[in-house]
Amino acid sequence: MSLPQPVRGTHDLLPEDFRRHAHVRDTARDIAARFGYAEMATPIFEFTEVFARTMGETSDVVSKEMYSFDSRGGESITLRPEYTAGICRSFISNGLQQNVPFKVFANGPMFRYERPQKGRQRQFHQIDLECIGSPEAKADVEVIAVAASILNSLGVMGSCTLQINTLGDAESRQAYRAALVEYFGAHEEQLSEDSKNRLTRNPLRILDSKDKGDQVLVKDAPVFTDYLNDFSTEFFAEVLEGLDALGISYELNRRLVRGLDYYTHTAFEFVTTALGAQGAVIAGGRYDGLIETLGGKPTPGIGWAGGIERLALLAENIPDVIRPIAIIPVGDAAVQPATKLAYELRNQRISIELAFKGNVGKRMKRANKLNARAAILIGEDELAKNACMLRDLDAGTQEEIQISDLGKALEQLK
RNA sequence: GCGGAUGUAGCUCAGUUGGUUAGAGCGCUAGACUGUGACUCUGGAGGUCGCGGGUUCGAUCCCCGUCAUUCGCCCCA
Repeated sequence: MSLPQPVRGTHDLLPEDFRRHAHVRDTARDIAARFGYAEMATPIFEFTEVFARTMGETSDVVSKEMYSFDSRGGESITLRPEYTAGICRSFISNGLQQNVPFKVFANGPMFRYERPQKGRQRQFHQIDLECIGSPEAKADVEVIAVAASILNSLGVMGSCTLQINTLGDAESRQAYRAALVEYFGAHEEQLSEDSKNRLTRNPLRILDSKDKGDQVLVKDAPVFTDYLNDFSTEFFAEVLEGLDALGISYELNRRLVRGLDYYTHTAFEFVTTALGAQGAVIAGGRYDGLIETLGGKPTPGIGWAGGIERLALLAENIPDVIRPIAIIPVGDAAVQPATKLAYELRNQRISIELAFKGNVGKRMKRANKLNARAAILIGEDELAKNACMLRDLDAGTQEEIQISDLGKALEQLK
């Protein structure tokens, strides 16, 4: 087939797909609003350094997955691979430090040059929640609660578990990282190829290796809890208490490590086994050093992102399409009056189907295919009486009624 | 980026151990039914068998390449 194809890893959202997509987005937006998170948006691209500096030069996303290009002005521009960095940049650009806590919801397309798989695309969409300026553990709890509430509402909580861990503050994390590098460095020859790379890029990841040889070494590796300072330990305990108090169940996963450099303290993922290797549906954590990295005043933050496509694959209870009422003119003389009636009813917020052509049989078939609730037939006979034939397509019954009574009659059809 | 599988009509799939015009169901469309849908019946349209090259008298089938999808790894939403 030489038909034009979409670029690899991109997909069209046809109406049927879009309905699921929109349901996920709208559900998230509504729930976020209830928790006090207002919607905002930032540009789809940023200066490359916004992502490079915050996510870490050695992270996979920055080192091999960014869609970067030089603008005509010679600046390096990157299509956003995630939302957090852009929102934090916006927080700084707009001088919003007096608006804390800055609680926002956002959604939109993201771009990562990865090998496509089910639930993994090069252009995909995320919902995103950020709470900037709150150092309190209560913020962590709230942010996670929003996510839990959304997953519940989408009907996917049953197939998800919340995994949670702490990465500690910068001091704790650096101490632990150094200890791991020392330990694994001494056994470098026994490490898998992947883990040799991890040693310099993100040694914490070695703990999560699926390689059997690595796992043997991991058994005797330094334990994170030994390196957490008191503050970090207490902070995490407070987060867990908060979740307990809300009845949000979680699984402590000491090997949960996020791939981006900016995370501190709380890290969490809502994971499912229903999507193969792509288990994370909503994931995030605290990023207390990020805004400073971008050149802002030290400001704590916590947030998460969720993959809309992944959630759409799992979501239940997608609302049905609105059932229209079909208006069917009978005979040429009825076409204009029918069109006018359709216009008036549509202006009264009623969903009307009016075909451009076809005899009564064709139009009835079309009405049926569109799952119309009822059909309004208007011919010369009815026109003369200011009436119409209202046919209940579910019951298969019909009756002649005055056009002036149509509004009421349609109300009752619901 | 690495390894495996797959690619025939709009959709789901048959098929040919290489041989004249490549099939089914669903869908679409026309009619039976020129003021009445869902059921039924009868026609019709739609495919250079993913794309390119090779082997062969001959390829949708065999070989190579390529593109896309998919599963796993890496990583992530």
